[in-house]
Amino acid sequence: MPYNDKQLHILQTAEKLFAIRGYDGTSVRDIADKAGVNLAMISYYFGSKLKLMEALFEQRSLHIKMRVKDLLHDSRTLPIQKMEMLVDEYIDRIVEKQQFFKIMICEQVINKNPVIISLINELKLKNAEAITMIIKEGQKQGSFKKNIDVVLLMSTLVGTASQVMISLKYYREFNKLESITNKEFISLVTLKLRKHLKTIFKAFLLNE
Amino acid sequence: MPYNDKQLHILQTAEKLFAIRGYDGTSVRDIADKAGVNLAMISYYFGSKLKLMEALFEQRSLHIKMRVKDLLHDSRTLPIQKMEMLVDEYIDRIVEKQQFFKIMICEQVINKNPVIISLINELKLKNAEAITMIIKEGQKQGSFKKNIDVVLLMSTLVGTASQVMISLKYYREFNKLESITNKEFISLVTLKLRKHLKTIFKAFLLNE
Amino acid sequence: MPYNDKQLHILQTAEKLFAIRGYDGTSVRDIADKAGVNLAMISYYFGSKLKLMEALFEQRSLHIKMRVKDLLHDSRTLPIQKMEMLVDEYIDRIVEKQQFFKIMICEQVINKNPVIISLINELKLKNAEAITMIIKEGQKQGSFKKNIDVVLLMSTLVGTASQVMISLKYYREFNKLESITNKEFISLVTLKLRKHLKTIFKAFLLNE
Amino acid sequence: MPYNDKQLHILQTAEKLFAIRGYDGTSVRDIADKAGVNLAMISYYFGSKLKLMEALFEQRSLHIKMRVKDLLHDSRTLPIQKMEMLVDEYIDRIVEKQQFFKIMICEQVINKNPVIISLINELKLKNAEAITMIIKEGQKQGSFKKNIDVVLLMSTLVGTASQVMISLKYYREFNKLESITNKEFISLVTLKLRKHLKTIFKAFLLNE
DNA sequence: AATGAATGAGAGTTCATTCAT
DNA sequence: TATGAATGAACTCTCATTCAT
Repeated sequence: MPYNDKQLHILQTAEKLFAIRGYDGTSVRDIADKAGVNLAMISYYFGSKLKLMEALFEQRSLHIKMRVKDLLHDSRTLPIQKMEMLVDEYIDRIVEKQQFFKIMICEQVINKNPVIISLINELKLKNAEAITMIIKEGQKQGSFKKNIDVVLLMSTLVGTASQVMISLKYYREFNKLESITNKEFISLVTLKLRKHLKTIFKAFLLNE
Repeated sequence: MPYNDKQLHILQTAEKLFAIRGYDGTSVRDIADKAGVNLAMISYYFGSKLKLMEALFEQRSLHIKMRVKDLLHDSRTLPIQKMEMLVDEYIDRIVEKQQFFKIMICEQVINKNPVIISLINELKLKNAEAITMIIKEGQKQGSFKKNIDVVLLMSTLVGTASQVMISLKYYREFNKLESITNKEFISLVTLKLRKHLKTIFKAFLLNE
Repeated sequence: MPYNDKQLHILQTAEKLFAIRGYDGTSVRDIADKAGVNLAMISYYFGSKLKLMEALFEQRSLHIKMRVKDLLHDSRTLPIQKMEMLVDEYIDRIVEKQQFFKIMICEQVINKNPVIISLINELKLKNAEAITMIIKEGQKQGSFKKNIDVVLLMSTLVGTASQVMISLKYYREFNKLESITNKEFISLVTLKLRKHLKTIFKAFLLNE
Repeated sequence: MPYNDKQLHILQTAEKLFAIRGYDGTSVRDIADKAGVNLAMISYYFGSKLKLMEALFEQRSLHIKMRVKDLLHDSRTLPIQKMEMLVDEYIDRIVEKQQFFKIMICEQVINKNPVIISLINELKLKNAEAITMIIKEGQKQGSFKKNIDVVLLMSTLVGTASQVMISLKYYREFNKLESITNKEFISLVTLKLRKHLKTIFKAFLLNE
C-alpha cells in the first residue's frame, strides 16, 4: 500500500496508457517500456496486470472522494453555497484526474472486473451520501425542493464533465479555440463547466 | 453497404460483444462463435476486425442522428416545445441503442481510430447544427437566452444519459428497485431522464 | 479421437520428449521444433500442453491393455500356461512401448494430473481383472494357491520390467554387453525378463 | 558436506517437493517458500538448483546403501538367511525413504543429469556387490543355484517395492483398506512386501 | 462463395539467477 | 553472512489474419 517511487512511477505510467488505449489495448510490455522498467518488474511488484489495475484504482480512489466533512459542520454557509463549493471542487478534480476518470468510464462500460466495479460503486455511494446530507440540510431549511433524485443529479455532474473531457478536442475545434494555449483552454473549460453545472444544480435544487 | 442477412447478423453480434467487453477485449473468434459463423468469414466479409468496427459505426450512425427536418418548418410549435421533443426523442434513442452508445463512449475515450473518431465528430456536428437552428429560432423570438454554449448543452444531454446507462445496476440498487421487472425499470428510467433533462434544458435556455 | 497424420506425428514426438525429459522438462516449443510443426499448431490441435498429454494417454492406453478375451474361453490351455502367455505378451508390450511406460511411471510418482492418474488406475484395474479371472480358474482347478495378492503380483511384473527398462544402460555395462548391437541387446533382455518373471509367477501361483 | 541446520532443512524441503512435483515441476521459489528461507539463500548455499539436487543425492545416497559388512563375517547364519535379512532391511529403507526413491526413479527415467546418474549407478553397483558376495557364499555351500542374474534380482526387489510405493493409494483402494490408519496401512504393506519378496528370492536362489 | 487449416507475432506470466548492500 | 531488489530468458497460450481449396 505505501508504494515506493518506482511503483508509483509504474502506476502513473499505467494510468496514462490505460486512459488512452484502454486496459485491454495496453500491454504490460507497453507499460514497462514507457516506464523504463524491466518487464518482469511489474509482475514482481503488482503480481499481475489485473492486480496492477486494481492497485491503481485503490490508490486513485482515495484522491477523488468528495471532501465534505468540514462543510457539514459549518453553520454560517448556506446549503446552496455548500453545494456550489462541492461542485466546483469536484469538477476541478475531474479535470485534474482526467485520465483516471476516463479509465473509470471504460471500466464501467465494460463491467468485467467486479473488484473495480465495487470500488467504483463504493466511491459513488460515498459521494451520494455526502450530497444527500447537504440536500437534507437544504430541505430542512426550506430552501431546497423535496423529492430530489440524487443519482440523477450526480449523473449530470459526472456525466457532463466526463463527456466534455472525452470531447475536448471536438469542443476546441467547434468553438475555434485553437489559438490559445492548452493550459488556457483547460482553464476556460473548467470555468465554463463550473458555471454551467452550478446553474443546473441551482435550478434543480432550489424552490421557485 | 447493402449488407446481407449474415453480415447484418455479424454486425449485431459484434455490437453486443464490443459493448460488453470492449473492442480490444473481444476477439474475432468470440464474434464468430457467438454469431455461429465461420471464423474466416469475418475477414472475408469485412476485411479485418478494424474494418468490421468501422462498418458497424457507419451502419449505426445513420440511426442515431437527431431528426429535426420536419420540426424546423413547423411554425405552430414553440421553439422550447421543439427542443423538448428533440430531447425526448434522443433519450429514447440512447436508451434503445445503449450498446452502440457504450461503444461510442469507449472509442472516444481511447481515441485510437481516426476513422471512427471522425464519424463520431460528424455525428456530433450534425446534432449540434440541428440544435443550433432551434436555438436561433428561440433567440429570434426572444424566448431563449443569448450566448448559449451548444456543446455544453449537448454534453449534458449525452453525458447524463450515458452516465445513467452505464450505471443502471447501481441506480437500481441505490433506489431499491430490484422488485420491478427489467422492462418496467427501463421505462421508469427513461421517463425520469426525459423529465430531468427537459427541466435542465428549460432552465438553461429560457429567459427568466 | 481419430487423429490425422500430423496430429499423430505430434503425439509421437511428444511421447519421445516426455519420456526422456519429463512433462515439465519438455516445452511445447521443444515438441513443435522436433516435430517440425508450427508452435501454435499444438494448441490449435490439442488445446493445451496438458490436453496434449491427456490425448497421448488416452491414445496409448488403448494399446497396452492385456488382451485376455480369447484366452479365457480356451479350455485346452492350462491356467498356468495362460498366465505365462500373458506375462510374455505384456513384457513384449512394455519393451515395445518403453517410452510410454516411462511417462506413466513419472506421472504416477508426481501424481499431479487426476485425469491421467485415473486413466492409469483404470488400466491397472482392467489388467488386475484379467489376471484375477485366470487365477480364479487356476484355483478352481486346484493347481493355484489360495490368497494370492493380485496387486503385488502385478507390481512385481510391471515394477521389475520398468526397473530394467530405466536401467538398460547400467544393465548392459554391468554384464559387459557393449559388443552386441542394441537390437540384439533388447532381444536378450526381453528373453531374460520373460523367463525371470515366468519363474517368479510360477513360484508364486502354483501349489508346491 | 557438513551442512548446517538451515541447509539440512532446505535439503529436506527440497526432497519433499521434488518427490511430489518432480525436479522440473518444483521452482526454487517453492522450496524457499515452503522452507521459510530467503529465495537467494538457496543459490547462496548450494550454487544452483541443479547443485542443490546433487547435494541432496550425495547426502541421501549415504543412507540407503545396503549394510552387509557385519553379515559377511557371520559364519553362523546361513546365506539364505543373510539374504532374507538384507531384503527385509532394504525394503524397510525403501519404505522409510520413499520420497528419495521416488526422486531416484524419475531421475533415472529422465536421465538428464550425468552426475546424478553416476551416483545412482555407483549405489547400484555397491548393492550388487554386496548381494554378489552372499550369492557366492551360497553357491560355494551348494545351496544356491548357479547362473544367477544379480541385476535382474535387484531389479525385482527395487522395482516391485517402488511400484508398490507409487501405487499405494491404488493398492489401498483395490484391497478396500480405507478404514485402517495410514500408519497401520504402511506397516501392513511393508510386511506383505517383505514376505512376498523373500518368497521370490528363495524361489530364485535356492536349488530345488 | 465460403472455409478448415495453418501461422507469425505478441500476449501475460514465471523462471533461475545475480547483484548491491 | 545474508538478502531484498531486480532481470533476461523462456514459458504457455491466444491473437488476427491468410491461404489453399
